Amino acid sequence: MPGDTDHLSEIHLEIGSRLARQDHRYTTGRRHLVSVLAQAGQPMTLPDIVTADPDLAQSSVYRNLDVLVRSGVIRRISAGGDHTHFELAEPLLGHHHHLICISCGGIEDIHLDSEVEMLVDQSLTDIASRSGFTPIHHSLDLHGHCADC
Amino acid sequence: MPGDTDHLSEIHLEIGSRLARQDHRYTTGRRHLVSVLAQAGQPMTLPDIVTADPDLAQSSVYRNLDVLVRSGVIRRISAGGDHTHFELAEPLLGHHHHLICISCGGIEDIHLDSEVEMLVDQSLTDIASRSGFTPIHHSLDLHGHCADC
DNA sequence: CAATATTTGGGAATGAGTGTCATTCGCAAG
DNA sequence: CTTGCGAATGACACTCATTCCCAAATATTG
Ligand SMILES: [Mn+2]
Ligand SMILES: [Mn+2]
Ligand SMILES: [Zn+2]
Ligand SMILES: [Zn+2]
Repeated sequence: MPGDTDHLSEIHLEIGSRLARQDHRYTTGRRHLVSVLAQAGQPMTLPDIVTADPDLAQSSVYRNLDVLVRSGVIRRISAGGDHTHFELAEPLLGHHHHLICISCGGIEDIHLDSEVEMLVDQSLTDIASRSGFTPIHHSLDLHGHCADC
Repeated sequence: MPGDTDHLSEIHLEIGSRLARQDHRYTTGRRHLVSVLAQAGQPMTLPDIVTADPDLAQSSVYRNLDVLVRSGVIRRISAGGDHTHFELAEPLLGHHHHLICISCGGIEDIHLDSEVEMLVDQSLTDIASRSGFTPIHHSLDLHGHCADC
């Protein structure tokens, strides 16, 4: 896959500067964690992550996921299974949504037509303003059974 | 509020027959649980439920929520807070979506224009069929800060 | 009123996620 | 290249939402 290495370096650069801006260090452990998530290309649970890179310590991964979520670099996804899923945040991956398999718990990224996307966003903005609600982001998931289940 | 009593009886009737169909009993505890959820008019957590009706035993509420979810009468909502939320299922409440407050964890029901709703559903159906995914239902949430936070 | 199957509820157990703290690391200044 | 110091690490203890367990209570059938 040509281009992959470059893309990963770009991601590391971007994340490094975001962390620096908040007086956090971009350590080897954090870099490895980000690499695992970037290479997976789909949301991962903690077991997924430490399986992919067994050198990572569970407690450090949990702590670093938290740091990176608070830095806006990683996004937390609560899909209802035993484990929370994590993926790179939208500034890095772009806005998108998910197919969630209610059998195996797997999650896959999907992209809506921008026309539909804008309509949804407009509708939600209208509704929110009517309730005095301040919107931050929306989530749209399709729940069902994946091809394997 | 005229009509409320009737509406609640209808709900109990409907749920009773659904449970009977699956060889479950509609006991007093289950009836009380359903009444609490029906009267709240918004998704509730377990603490919300046992606070609203302190006669309900925690372990029984958890068990009955599970039975009722499996019977298609109650819907489980994983919003990312400490506690899972529960509400009456869509056959009883109608299809709708949620405003989720990331400060206090509160959830409020919202309804989209049916035009937008149909577009979203069509888009998701198309995407799903392309991946061999079998859709069951979608969820669309707006995350942000509620009027109180 | 049995006989039988389901449900209840108090408390124990489970396990995902968080907190602790002594040790290690990363960075900047000299 | 050292040294100094705040940030980060990782093994392990701990928390607490949820599930499990099982003897007692309750509903259903006849
Ligand atoms: Mn969207
Ligand atoms: Mn919808
Ligand atoms: Zn699956
Ligand atoms: Zn709020």
